[in-house]
Amino acid sequence: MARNPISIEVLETLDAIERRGSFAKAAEELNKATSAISYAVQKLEEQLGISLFQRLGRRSVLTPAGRLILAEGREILQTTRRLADKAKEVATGWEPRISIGIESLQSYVDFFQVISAFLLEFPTVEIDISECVLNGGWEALEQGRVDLLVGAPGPVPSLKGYRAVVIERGELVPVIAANHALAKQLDNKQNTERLLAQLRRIVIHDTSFSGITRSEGLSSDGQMFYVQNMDQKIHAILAGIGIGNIPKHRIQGYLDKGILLPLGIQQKGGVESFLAWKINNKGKGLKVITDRFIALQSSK
Amino acid sequence: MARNPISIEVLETLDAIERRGSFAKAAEELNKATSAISYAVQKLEEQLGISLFQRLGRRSVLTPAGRLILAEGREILQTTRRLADKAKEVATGWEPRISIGIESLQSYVDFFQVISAFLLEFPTVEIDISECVLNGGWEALEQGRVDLLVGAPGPVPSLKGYRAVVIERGELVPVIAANHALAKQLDNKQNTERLLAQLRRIVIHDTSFSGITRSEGLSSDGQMFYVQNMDQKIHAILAGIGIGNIPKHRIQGYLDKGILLPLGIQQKGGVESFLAWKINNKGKGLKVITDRFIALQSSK
DNA sequence: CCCCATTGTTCTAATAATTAGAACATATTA
DNA sequence: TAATATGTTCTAATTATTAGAACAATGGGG
Repeated sequence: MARNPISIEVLETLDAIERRGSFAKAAEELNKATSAISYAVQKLEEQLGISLFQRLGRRSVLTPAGRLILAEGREILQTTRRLADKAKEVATGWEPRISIGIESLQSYVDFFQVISAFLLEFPTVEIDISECVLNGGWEALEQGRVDLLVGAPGPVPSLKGYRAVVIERGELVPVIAANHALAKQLDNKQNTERLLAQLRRIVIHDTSFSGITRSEGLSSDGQMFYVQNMDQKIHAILAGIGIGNIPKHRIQGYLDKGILLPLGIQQKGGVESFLAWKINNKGKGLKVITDRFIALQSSK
Repeated sequence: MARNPISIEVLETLDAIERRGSFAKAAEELNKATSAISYAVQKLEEQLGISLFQRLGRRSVLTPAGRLILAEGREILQTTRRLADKAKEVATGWEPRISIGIESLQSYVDFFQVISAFLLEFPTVEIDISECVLNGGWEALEQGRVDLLVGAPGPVPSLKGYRAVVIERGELVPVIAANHALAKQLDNKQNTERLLAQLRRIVIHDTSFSGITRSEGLSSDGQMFYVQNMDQKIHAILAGIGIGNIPKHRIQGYLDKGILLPLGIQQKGGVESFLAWKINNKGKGLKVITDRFIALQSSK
């Protein structure tokens, strides 16, 4: 009697409903009929004896209880998915998926070479790339959301069981949009230094949820404009909102066409950049990738 | 495609198999035929592409991957069961979690008694305690980061919809060691207020209550030093580690000899500390806690 | 203000999944 | 060796899930 009414499937259904905004859209995403969704929700509501959606006409809004199940349900979903992956890894030694977080300031051209070769050789391993920012990357590693960090900024958190290797950051170019109001006045060094203080800095804000946040900005004077990722930063600069450092390879096209202009200022060394993973991660795929990338770095 | 092959049901099946020692016994427990168990396990193994049991004749032993799924699966089962419980309670007005902010310079014996009894009685409600410093608590309450403030300093912000009750306490004196590095600079009010943020706070951490999670401090810069009882707290302050409030009678000797110095700040009699929450918070758990606390106070 | 597309529910039939029961092979134990 | 228990496989039956159509309610656009 009274068995657990919550199933993985219905949690996936709730997740889809919330993400897509309606039963119908969720049904489409899950390749089901709307009625199937409707019945699934009804069944759960009936078995729990509570309502999860407040029906307001054709639109449904989650009740507090519904929100709770959705929020915790998503964690459960993630846990089970990871569990399936981990089990496969234990059985075969090979992880079915490797999640890689790349620091937004990091140039990843070389790294993608390694990944490309790896995928040719081991096509069954999925690679999941995400962009992360400053301490958000370390946090993701700690929580197991990523297996490998590329270009994470030092210092390396100690006593957490991480293995970290210094890698090249890649070339960062401070740029301004050619159509920026002050762009024409930046023709010589003297002017540049004088105007620099007046230019707004586009800064990527830390994505760290808990823990200490920090920002990448170097100097603290002048105005800041905060964005959440490198794409937004590039677009903010293109729109003439301000200036900022960008990995050269990501804006080569704009530089060639003269849409973005490099600022003739000296770049400070900045913090070191690390390749990092957990020591207790024994995945064979991870080992291949890190070994090869380190070899490539040191051969330069 | 490739959906998650792990279901709640199959986890329950695995759990029963391991607990009862055989497919047949598990089938009995789950009111199913043995063949149903057999098929369920086969299906999971097939979908994961790995084997979970090593068939040794009629007896089956879990493989390492099987053990992993069993172990983590049990946690998932517990989580979903609790989630179902919590959802039901949320639907009836009980909040799944109550976040409590505690002003950390003091310890609140009476309050923790109430909490302790509450947890025993309502184990599905999570209590999350975080520490806050000075007015940071009011801000946290306003922003909804905490539901209840304990020991918040007056005055109570008006017109914000707060309900506040004075917490009775003995005569507490905020003190610092005379030989503390910064003690000499605390001669006037201005200096004191400025330096206050830099002084480490000695906090009694009531670790006797399991089931209470503790968040990181709400103030990021205020350092904390945790001890387990009042004796340790006094000695930590004597050692110059930081500051804290101490009942006057316990340190009268030190005060007389000038070994400990009272901090000439805040609570000069008139400033009381409060238990406070939002009036529009209708959570039943919160109501129980506050009602009981008030009853306990007035019975004295 | 009205029309029309969209949404969610309900119904029924169909499809897919799970399950029981019997037969059987194998292993354990007395 | 006999007796018992176990897990697998087969088939059939039961159950659960799903699709599709009909419908009512809703809200946005013209």
